[in-house]
Parts: sequence; structure tokens; C-alpha cells
Amino acid sequence: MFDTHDVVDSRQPTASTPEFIPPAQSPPLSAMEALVRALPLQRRRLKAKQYVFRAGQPRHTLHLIHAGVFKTSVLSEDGREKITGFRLRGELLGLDALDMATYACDAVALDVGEVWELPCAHLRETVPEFQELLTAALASEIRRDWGWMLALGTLAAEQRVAAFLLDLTARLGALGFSPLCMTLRMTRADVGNFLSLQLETVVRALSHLQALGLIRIERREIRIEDPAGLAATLSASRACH
Amino acid sequence: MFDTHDVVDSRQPTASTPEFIPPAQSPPLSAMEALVRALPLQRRRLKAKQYVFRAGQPRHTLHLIHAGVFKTSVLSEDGREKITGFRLRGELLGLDALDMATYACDAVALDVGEVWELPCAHLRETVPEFQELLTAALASEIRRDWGWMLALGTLAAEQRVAAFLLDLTARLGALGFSPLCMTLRMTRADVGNFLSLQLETVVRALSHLQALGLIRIERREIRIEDPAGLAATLSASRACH
DNA sequence: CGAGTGGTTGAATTTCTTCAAGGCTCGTGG
DNA sequence: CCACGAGCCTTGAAGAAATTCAACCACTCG
Repeated sequence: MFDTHDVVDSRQPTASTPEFIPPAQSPPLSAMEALVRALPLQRRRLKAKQYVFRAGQPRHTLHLIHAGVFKTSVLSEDGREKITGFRLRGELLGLDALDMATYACDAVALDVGEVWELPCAHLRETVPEFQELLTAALASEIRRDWGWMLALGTLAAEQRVAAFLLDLTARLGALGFSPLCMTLRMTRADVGNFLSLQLETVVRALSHLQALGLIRIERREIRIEDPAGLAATLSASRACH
Repeated sequence: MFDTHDVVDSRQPTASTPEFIPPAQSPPLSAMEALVRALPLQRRRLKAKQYVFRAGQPRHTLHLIHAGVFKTSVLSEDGREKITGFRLRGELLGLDALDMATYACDAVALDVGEVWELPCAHLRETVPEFQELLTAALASEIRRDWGWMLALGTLAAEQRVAAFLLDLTARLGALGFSPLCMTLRMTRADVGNFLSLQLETVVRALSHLQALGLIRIERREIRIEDPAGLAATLSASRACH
């Protein structure tokens, strides 16, 4: 059922090789990353399209993203797929299955990346703040999901795309990247799947936002030309009545 | 901002008056209910349309539903609303704000109901299994949300309504109610909001499912005439291609 | 009994999807 | 080095599904 032929990946035996110590220019660390950075964690490098784990596989650890962009997705029995989120540095993969024996979703790298494997049970006992952070991460994932449910349920196609861009830039900004310029690591089809739109609709929305002078597109590079204007497209809503 | 004029409600001073001891015919209890039923909890009765809490209010406890049906909803700054779920006995209200000082959603009773206020911090220390259950509840809320994101993103209107009915009957069945007959405690507009459909669309979907002989509608009473047939409508999907 | 809430149905409209065709970019192999 | 193919992106035109608008009914509650 779950062929793991493409999950083979390079693992660093036990601990940190020097060049892996968090880069000196390191931007604001996530609380979780700050908590565990000193520990000798299993680190795992992944190339684009490699799976961190797949739904149904036995669950062994939580994965903290240290670099790269990942997507998580769920699949129905009859093959319908839905991307549940795009995940950046400092975020956790596998949270949703904390109480289960197997993973509940797929997690796959969108480009080269690195995850740290957190020995969850051990950390819970030895690091008091860990449980705290875990609970916070779970609760904020719920709020994040609800936020997107709200967006998808009440915004028209173009607004959803705008909301998507704004969300991404905000999160990248929080990681220390330029908040006005970004590289989409996912395809238009991925964006469409996440936003419950067809890829053509995403393309048209992007083209139109560019025509309005709000963004500038060049392949997967997107520059926000008018952040305020982009944000303003969200309020004028379909839910006018 | 948050007028609480309709949140006043009858509180039982400290502990259980005799008639409140869980009914003798009690069906399968939720794990959480079993864990705390012996404790002297603050119990709170609510009438239809009363709020358990509202977004922005200071958070004091978790609320365990002991009776009744509740809905939780989030609101955007510009007034768009989205119902994030309908909650039954044994489920927790306020989970999503566990790490915050204020509630993150509204929780309102759809008919008469009762919630038990869980002294979260205290339980965490004294009852070892409590943290475990809490984590499980958080994780399954995430999976539940993802399941609905998948459904809303990949199913057509009529299929969403069918999925909604099947979900409700399954959950009511797990509580010991008849799995074939139920009373919707929410309006068509509520169902539509939850499923990201207009209320007219919900009505048409229900009418059509009835015309197909799969269900029988009488006001808010709904009987599942053909559970298998209803479930079968889910697979033949829009995501055919 | 009258008003109001909630539910139902029809017809017109809109938005998004579907289908089709073509172009761009990058990596691979000749 | 160039050609070629695959994957990804873009645009147009036709079609379908759901929304919007409008009217009306049924039941309940004061």
C-alpha cells in the first residue's frame, strides 16, 4: 500500500555536524526551535517531492521543520485529495496524529528541506515547557484551519488567492524574509487545491491581480506591489448580503 | 464590543443536585465524561440561543457538553461568519483557545443544554490521564476539520448535504440515539453556512435526496430511509477527472 | 390573531469549471 | 550544443452548478 521507495533519504547518524548549526544570520526562531536546538536531534534532509511521512505509516516522531517548504494533505478512500496546508520553518509535522498509532496525513517536501525528529515522549517528561508548546501548536492549528474554512466559505476566487498571498508573505516575513517578494514553492494546481479552486481559476485570479497593479508575477516569483490594495480586496465581499 | 446581556444563565452554586447525576439509562460515555463525572464540577444550564462564551471574552475554563447541541463559529473583522461545527454531548468547547487568554470563537446553545466547566489547570496536575485526553481531543478536532475541508473542497452541494446527514447520524448513533432518525437542531441557514452553501441550495439538496427516496423530511425531523444509498451518493464525485 | 421566523420553490444571473489549444522553461540525451 | 519532451502555465470559449432575487407558505409564539 505505502511504497516507501522514495522515502529513503540521507540521515545524519546522531547529532549535529558543524555546518548544520543554525545559520548565524538566524532570524526570529520559533519557540519550539529555540527549545530544542541544543538537543542532539535526529536530523533529516529531504529533496523536493520526498515524503516526510505518509498517512497510514506507523507514527514514530513529531517533525520540526528547520528548512524548506512542505505541504500536508489528506486523501479520501475514493481518491479525492485535499492539501491542508503549506508548512514553513518552525512548524510541526505530525501534530494531528499525536494520539494515534499511524500518521493521518501525507507530508511532502516542496523543495530541499530539513526536518528535526522530536522524541515526543521523552521531551514531555524532561522538558516542562514542551507540553505547553505542543498544546499551543495544536490549538493554533485549529484556529488556522478555522480561519481558512472561513475564507474558503465566504470569499470569492480572487479574494481567496489574495488572502493566500497575504498569508504567505506574512509568515515568510515573520521568518525574516522580505515581506514583499516571494517564490511560490508549490504549483498553481497545489494552490488551487488548497483554496478549493481549479488551477485555471488561480491563474486568472493572479493575472487579474497583476492587471490591477497589486502584484507582479514572473513564473513563481511574486512581488507584492501594493500590500494595502491587496488587503483591501478582501473586505469587499461576496457575503455582502 | 461583546455585550453579555444574554449570557446570564442559571448556575448551580457548587456541586451536583441529585437530579443532575447522569441519567440511569446513560449511553456510552465519552472518555472525558467518564473521567470527570465524579468530580464536583460547576454545571451550567443554557437555553436555546444562549452563548456559552463569545470570542474575545476572557477564557476561564473548558466546557464539556453534557446535554444539548451547540454550535461554534468564528467571525472575521468585516463581519463574515462561519460555523466551524455542531457539537454534541461529550465534546469540548473552548479547546481552540487553550493557549490564549481569551476565547477564539463563539459557542452557542441550539436548544436547552448543559455544560460542565472543567478546571483545566487543576485537572492537569491531579488527573494524569487528563492531559492525554486533551491532546487527543485537540488532534481529533484537527482531523475533523481536515475531513470537512476535504469534503467541502471536493464534493458537490448535494453530496455535502448527504455527508452532513451521515456525519450527524453516526455521531448521534454513537451516543445511543437511533441512527436513522434525527431532529436537526440547527436551521437550514446554519447547515448552509457550515457547508459553504446558500440555504436555498441546502433546501433543494434535501428535497432532491427525498425525491430519490433516500431520506424523508418533515420539518426538522429527518429519517434516513436508505443509509447505503445515501452513502453511495458520496463516491460519484465532481472530482471525477 | 397577527407578526415573525424559518422553510420551500421558481426563474434569472453569475461565477466558476470544464474543455481545448498553445506556449514557456528546464532538464536530458543525442 | 541543440533538439526534444515533460511538466507547468496561460488564455479563450462553452457549459454547468450554485447563487441571487422574489414570492409564497407553514408554523409558532406573544
